[in-house]
Amino acid sequence: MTKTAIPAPNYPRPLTTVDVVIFTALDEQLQVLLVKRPDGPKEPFPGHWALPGGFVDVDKDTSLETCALRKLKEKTGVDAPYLEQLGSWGSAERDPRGWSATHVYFALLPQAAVQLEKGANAAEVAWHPVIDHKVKPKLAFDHAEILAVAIERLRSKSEYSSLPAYLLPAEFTLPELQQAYEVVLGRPVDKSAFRTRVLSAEVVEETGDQRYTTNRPAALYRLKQPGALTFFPRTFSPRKD
Amino acid sequence: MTKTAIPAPNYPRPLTTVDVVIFTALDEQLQVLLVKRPDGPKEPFPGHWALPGGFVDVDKDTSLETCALRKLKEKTGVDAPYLEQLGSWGSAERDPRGWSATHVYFALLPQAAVQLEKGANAAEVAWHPVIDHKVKPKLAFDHAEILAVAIERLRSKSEYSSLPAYLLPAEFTLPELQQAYEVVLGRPVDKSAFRTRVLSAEVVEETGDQRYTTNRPAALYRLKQPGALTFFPRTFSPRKD
DNA sequence: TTAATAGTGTCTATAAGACATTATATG
DNA sequence: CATATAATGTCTTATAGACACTATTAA
Repeated sequence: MTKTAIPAPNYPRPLTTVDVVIFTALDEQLQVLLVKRPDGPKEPFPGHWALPGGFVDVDKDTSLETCALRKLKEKTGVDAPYLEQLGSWGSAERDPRGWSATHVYFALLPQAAVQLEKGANAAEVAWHPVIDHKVKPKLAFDHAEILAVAIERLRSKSEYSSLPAYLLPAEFTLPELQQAYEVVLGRPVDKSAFRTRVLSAEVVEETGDQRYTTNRPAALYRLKQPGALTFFPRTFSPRKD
Repeated sequence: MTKTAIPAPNYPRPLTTVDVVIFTALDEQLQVLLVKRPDGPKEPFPGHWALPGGFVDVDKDTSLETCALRKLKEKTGVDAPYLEQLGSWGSAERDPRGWSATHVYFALLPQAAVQLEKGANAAEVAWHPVIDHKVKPKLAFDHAEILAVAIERLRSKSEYSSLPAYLLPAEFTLPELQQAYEVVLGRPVDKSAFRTRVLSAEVVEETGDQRYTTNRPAALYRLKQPGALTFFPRTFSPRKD
């Protein structure tokens, strides 16, 4: 039961949902997690790919954010190191079941973190590469528009913040971090400028260890303030139009 | 009646509201429009000041944004030259009438635009100066927190965009625009740097007219793209901590 | 002619872009 | 020692900050 110290007016209420845009970097591409909508005559957009999400459960969810965290965990099995609200979309038309409003969050995950279940619903939950602000399949509801906004937010915020670091595991090298930026921004980034920028902003600190690969090893770093964003005083590349 | 091509599941639904944070610059201060909550035993926060807003009307409102525009017009009688979504807040606790989620927009208005009705509800709708990210009266619901986020968003966005221009009428002088920035940012801004920045970004164009006051007249400008935001390649003042 | 505000110019500081150079591991 | 990648250095460019200086109106 919902706590109602004061009775609520008896207006008809819109449907309330929460959706989560979950990004990762995989195979040097930005990818987004999608789920397949169930089939059935009474289902909206049966068989379509959609952002993971669903109705707010007023008994289980204490807030929109805990609801988003719940849905994130249900689909990925992990806690996202970064979650922020993207915005909300609501109208009479967006869901054939009636007036609905969705509260959208977006999350960044390191590649390694997620083990999508193989088996039962393997075909129902999958990463899809983001190409040109879009994903290949036609999405359910207004999710294509929401995804476009999420990608734009991720890109533009990556121009002046440490956001792409959350696509990496807790320890990473600077070349790895640079590549995360390049994947998100979709363009190469100058190594020297990148290093100066990141190091002088004191976003990261050395762990003391090194990552050994086939050639010269690279120093390992971690975020100084895990979960927090650092903002740079300038955008990455002053876009010249 | 709501259109229901497909029946909706019968979960209990949260209350859905829209609130609007309306800013203006008045008397060289940032001000926000507040409304007084009605008195009454069945009213939440009776007599408290609150952000203008209320329930989504699924019959009248086609979307969250049109709902926000409606509430804005109801309180101010004008169309805001700038409106953007701030975010949403929802939890079991924020409204004593039950689980509720509010979709919050924020708007900027020129000082001159608004004539709050004198008379009937004169005491019910009023501008309140923003001092130190707060407003004097204790606000209803979680509106103090929402207002703080709105102010922070306005401030930080003003560091790198043309946002404060929407606190001014369609035609304004550069000293007036500079003062709008100073009011929002709460600090003085260098005149020379300010002018170079604004003029080289081609945000504004001269109208050809001048504003005559007590001394040297100033050239009048207007926005080149009314309703749009221009972003600068750097933040206004690289904050040194 | 003075006061006040509008508008310009000069110099410095900061951080990014381009790109060459040096360093250090593996095989 | 060859190769590949990590890391640094040098030079240029863009734009903000500080602040002095000039311009134009009303009274």
